[in-house]
Amino acid sequence: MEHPPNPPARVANRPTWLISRTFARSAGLLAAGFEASGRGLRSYHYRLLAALEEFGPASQADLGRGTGIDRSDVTAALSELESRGLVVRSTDPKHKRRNIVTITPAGVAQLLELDQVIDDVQEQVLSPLTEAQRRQFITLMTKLLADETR
Amino acid sequence: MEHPPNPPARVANRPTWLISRTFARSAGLLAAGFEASGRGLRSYHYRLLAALEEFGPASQADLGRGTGIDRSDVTAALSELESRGLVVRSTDPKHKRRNIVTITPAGVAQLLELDQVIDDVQEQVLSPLTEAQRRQFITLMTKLLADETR
DNA sequence: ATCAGTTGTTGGCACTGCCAACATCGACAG
DNA sequence: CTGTCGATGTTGGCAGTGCCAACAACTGAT
Repeated sequence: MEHPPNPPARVANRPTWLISRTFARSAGLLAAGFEASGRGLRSYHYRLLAALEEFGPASQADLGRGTGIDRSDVTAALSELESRGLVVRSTDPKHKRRNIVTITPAGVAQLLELDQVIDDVQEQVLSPLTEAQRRQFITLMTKLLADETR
Repeated sequence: MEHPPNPPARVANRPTWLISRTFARSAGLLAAGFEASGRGLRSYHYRLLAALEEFGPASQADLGRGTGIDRSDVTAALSELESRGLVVRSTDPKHKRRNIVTITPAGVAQLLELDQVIDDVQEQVLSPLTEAQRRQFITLMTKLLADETR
């Protein structure tokens, strides 16, 4: 089997390197999971479907704000979801410049399927840790991210 | 100030999401640090300089293997380093198809400067954690990554 | 001499993140 | 009523990292 690279010590010993390798592992497994589910969906799609399912119909601008996805990318991803029948877009009668995006029953079904895929990935990513270590890991990341003024 | 997005619960509660946000924070700070250092260098450049400084002159193929950087990206990044006088490339007399890459004194100096920048980023990324929590965080990521057969 | 593998280069793609420019619409001030 | 500003959605593009294929040149084994 292929031997993973052994980076120089000054790289390997940096927390930012460990974070980037952890992310690469996680992202790789997610990408593989999305691909295996066979609908050509990816992270952006999932995040948008999840937001629509949880918060209800929303404008594209609100979707972008709520998910942190750039509104030009929201437009592109929604076009793909719409072409697959997973969302519908309609013009807001109260605001002709605004689209209201709604998840479809097929979109909800797809979302539940992806939930399973993503749950499996959580397990794969965290499998080297005990339950207590997993909670600790989550607590530490939450603390790292909590300071939003930085 | 701008309010960060609040993703739907099914996203926010997944460890892979926390890992991706932690990485985004870390990568953003690194990018800002590299840019502030003003030499147009980035992660690939640093990794290559670090490998050359630690392991000595190496072929491009060996550099790619050692750092995990695709050999086509090694070629591109070395061209940029060479144009800035930070490395030199010469043909291996024993193997005409192989380049031997060597870091220059200017490259070593640049590497030390970048070490400072990257050390500052470690501090910024980890500042919400206590010393004990930092050690724990590193231990957990190391454990997550240790199983290379996955 | 031939073949397989290695090395380095070129060109390209995918994904995520990001930005500018533009047209259209709505709200508001004058 | 008109002009201006901000919001919305779209289009086109870029950056960085990661990855791949195809190719030419070289090496080593047969």
